[in-house]
Amino acid sequence: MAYQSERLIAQTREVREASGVSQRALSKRAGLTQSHISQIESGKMEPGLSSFIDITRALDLELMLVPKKLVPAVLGLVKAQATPNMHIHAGQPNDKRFARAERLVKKMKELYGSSADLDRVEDTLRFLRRVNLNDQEMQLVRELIARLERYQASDQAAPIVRDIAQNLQRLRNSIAHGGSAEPRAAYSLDEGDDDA
Amino acid sequence: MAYQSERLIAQTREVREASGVSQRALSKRAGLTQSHISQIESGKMEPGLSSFIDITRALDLELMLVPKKLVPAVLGLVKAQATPNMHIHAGQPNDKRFARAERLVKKMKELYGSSADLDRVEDTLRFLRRVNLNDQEMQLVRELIARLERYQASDQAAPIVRDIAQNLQRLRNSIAHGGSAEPRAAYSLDEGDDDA
DNA sequence: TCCTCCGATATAGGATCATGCATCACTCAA
DNA sequence: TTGAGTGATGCATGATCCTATATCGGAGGA
Repeated sequence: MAYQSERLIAQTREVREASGVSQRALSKRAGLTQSHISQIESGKMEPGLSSFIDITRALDLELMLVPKKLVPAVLGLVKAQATPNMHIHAGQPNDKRFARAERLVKKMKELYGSSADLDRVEDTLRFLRRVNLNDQEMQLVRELIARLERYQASDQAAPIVRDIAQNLQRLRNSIAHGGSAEPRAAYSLDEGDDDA
Repeated sequence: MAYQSERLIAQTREVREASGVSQRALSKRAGLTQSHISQIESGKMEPGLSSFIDITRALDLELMLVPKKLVPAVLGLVKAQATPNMHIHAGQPNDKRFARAERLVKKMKELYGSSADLDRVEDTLRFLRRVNLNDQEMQLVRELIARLERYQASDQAAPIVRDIAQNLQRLRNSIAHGGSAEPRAAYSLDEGDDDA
């Protein structure tokens, strides 16, 4: 329950996963228990304000109060910068990450059948794997993969897969298409992508 | 305790007071009890995340997650918009005057210890700072601040501080209560000042 | 004066947070 | 297979949140 905080909690989870930080590692940094964090992230309990602040701090985030009128502006600011920030500890080397993601896609295709979107995901992953990605780009890929893992079994998976496919392809195009390209970044630190 | 959340809580209190909303009115909007809000604001208890979100929502604020790196930028954004485009006297000498006065009060509290009157002065200054004052009102504030500066070190300071506190609070009440109907609040929150 | 509103405080009881274990099923690498 | 890592789950205990209700002193306004 507690629909109000769902979005904030989901954001911390996305950042944590995108940074390659495990619940146990986070629990040590934040001074909480892994069990506690698991229950919070899975919506089984509602954290106290200070617990939640501990979590955000441990993720190098800050909880800020913003007048409603300025929310879109702040959102734009955050989105534009796409936080190439968390080097904390890349849990896995990149190609392992890609390998795992490709296995996941393969499994999904077996379980739920092939789809154009899954094909696109597979295709772009294969491409991106062979390219040198900068921090920002890698960050984006990490987040997209994390989302894919999280929602793989959801009955809402279809539109999410579609969105992931689009983001991956956009990244691929911007790379293949000549160096600069804008930090197109459909980023995660804002709009909730979930859920029901 | 809970130093991390103190700042956020203090902010909600400032916004609430600046909007002329009582704890009781806020409690109705947020769906909490007045006693609860009092204890939170005075630091006697730590709210749950959802309770705190209820409070912020009721104050037309949004709780946002921002990468630490972007905090200064967001702060600048918020601060820039904090005062509406209302016809403020150019150059903001008023703001500086308030800032100076608040520093003075803080210093006095350090030197001579806290007192109810100093607290009142501090509170009312914080309120008045965010409000558009007409010439007459600003004149009164100027005089009061000048008196405070003049008598800060006097051994007769106590009754003078008391008198200043009373005058400031009277002014605040007349404004918050809509007495003189004029430009008004920087933070506009609909005036549902009712309560039980 | 009487009345209203303010914020702070007290009490009691029920709900839930949070910890500290332990354990589970799962995935991956050696 | 074995060992390590992941997140989810269970459970007992203690802490504290949160409500509901009532009261208090202080500050106006009628």
